[in-house]
Amino acid sequence: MSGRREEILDAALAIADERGLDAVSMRALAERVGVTPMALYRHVKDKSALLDALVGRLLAALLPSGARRDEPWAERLRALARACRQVTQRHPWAAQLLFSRPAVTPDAVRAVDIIYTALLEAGVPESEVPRLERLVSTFVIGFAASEAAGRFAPGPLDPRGRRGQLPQSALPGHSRLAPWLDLPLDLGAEFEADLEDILHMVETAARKHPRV
Amino acid sequence: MSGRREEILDAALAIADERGLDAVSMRALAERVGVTPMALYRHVKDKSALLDALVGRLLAALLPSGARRDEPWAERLRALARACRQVTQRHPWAAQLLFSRPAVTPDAVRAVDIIYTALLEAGVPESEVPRLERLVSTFVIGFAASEAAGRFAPGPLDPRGRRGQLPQSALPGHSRLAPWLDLPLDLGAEFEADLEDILHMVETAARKHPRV
DNA sequence: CCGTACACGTATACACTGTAGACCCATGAG
DNA sequence: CTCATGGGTCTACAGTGTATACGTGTACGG
Repeated sequence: MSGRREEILDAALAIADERGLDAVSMRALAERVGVTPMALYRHVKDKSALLDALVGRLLAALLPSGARRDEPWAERLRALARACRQVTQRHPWAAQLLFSRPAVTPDAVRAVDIIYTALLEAGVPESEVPRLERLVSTFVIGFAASEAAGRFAPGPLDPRGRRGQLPQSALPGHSRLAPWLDLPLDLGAEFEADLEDILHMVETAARKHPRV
Repeated sequence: MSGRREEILDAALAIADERGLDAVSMRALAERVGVTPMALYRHVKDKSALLDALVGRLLAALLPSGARRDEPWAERLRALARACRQVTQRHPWAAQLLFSRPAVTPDAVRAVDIIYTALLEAGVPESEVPRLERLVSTFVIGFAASEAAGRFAPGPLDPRGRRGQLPQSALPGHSRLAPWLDLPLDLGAEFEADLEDILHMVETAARKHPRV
C-alpha cells in the first residue's frame, strides 16, 4: 500500500508551506521526492487530484476538534471553526482550494456531519439544518480565505490613502467612520465576535420553530 | 486616451465568459485583439494587473444597484448582495478573484461605502460597523464563490452515494436528515433566506447598543 | 528453475504559459 | 529636418502539465 503516495503528499505540503502553492509544480515535487516528474503519475492521477488529496489531508487534521461529543453544541462549532481558521493560517495556500470542490472526501463529509449534529442539538428544525450548515461553513471558510488571501489586509494603500482616491463627499460612510477605520484590526478578536453573532443567529433560528 | 485598453479588457472578458478564466492567456487575448502578444504590455502592466482591471470593471457594473439612496437600508443591502451574486453567476470565473485582493480600486471602495452607510442608517454603533461590513461582504462573496465554484453542487457523487462511503453510524446527522438532503436545492431561495437571517443579525446588533 | 506479468521509474517530446529585450516605424513637435 | 515617443513586431527563455514509449527489478505460477 505504497507509503510512496504519502511521501509525495508530504513533500507537496512541505513545498507549499515553504514557497507557496504556485511552487508546487510536478517537476519541483519530483525533484524533492528524488524521482523523475513522470514517476509521480504512477501514484497520483493528476495535478488537480494531487491538490484534492492535499486538502483532504488538511481536513482530516481539522476533524478531531469538533468531535468531542461531551461538550455543548456551541462549543463544538466554535472549536471546529477555530480549527479551520488555524489551518488556513498555517497553510495560507489551502484557503482558495477549500472553495473549489464540494465535500466529497470521507473526512469532509464527516466535518459536515459534525455541523449537522451540532445544529440539530441546538434545536434547529430539520428542514433548516442543511441551509444553516452551508451558511455557517460558507462564512467560516470565507473568513479564513479572506484572511489568507489578504482581503482584510491594508493592501498597497493604507486606509487614509485609499479614501483619498475619491472626494470625501463620495464616501460619506468612510468619512464618518474615519476614527475607527484607522485603528489596527485584531482579526482574532473579530473572528470570535463574528462567531458569537452567527451562533446567536442559530439560536434564534432554533427558537423560531420551537420543535424538539 | 487609448480606447485600446478598453478594447483589450472587453476581449479578455469575452474570452473568460466563453471558455473560462484559464483560457485568458496573453497569446489568446492578443490574437483576439488582432495583435502580437507583446503589444498588450503597452496597455497593461502585467497579467495580474489585467485581472485586477477585469474585476474592477465588474465591480463598477455592480455599483448602481446599492446606490439608490431613497430606498430603506435593508433593501439597498439586498440589492447590492443580489447584484454581486448575479455578477458571479454571469461570470463564474470572477468569484475566485474577488477573494484575492482587498478593496483598493475606487469602485470597490465605493461599494464598501454603500454598506457602511446602510449599516449606519440601520443604527449599528460606529465601532461595530467595520466588522459587520466585513462579515456581510465575506458571506455574500463566499456564497457567490461557492456557488460559482460548485461547492454547493452535488459533485461526482449524489448525496446518497456520498453518505455510502462511510458506515451510517459514523454520520448520525446525515442519516437523520436524509429526507431533506435528497431534495433538490434552490440556491436562489436559499440566498434570500440567508440574507434575511443576516439582516436580522444586523438589526439585533443595532438594538444591542441603542445609540442614534 | 523459467517465463511472465506487473509495479515502478525514466527519457523524450509536445503544446502550452508569461514576459524580457531588441528592433521598427509612423506621427507630431521644435 | 531632426528627434522623441507611443504603439507594434520578432525572437528567445525559462517555466508548466502530461502523453507516449521504453526500461527494469521483483514476485509468482507452472
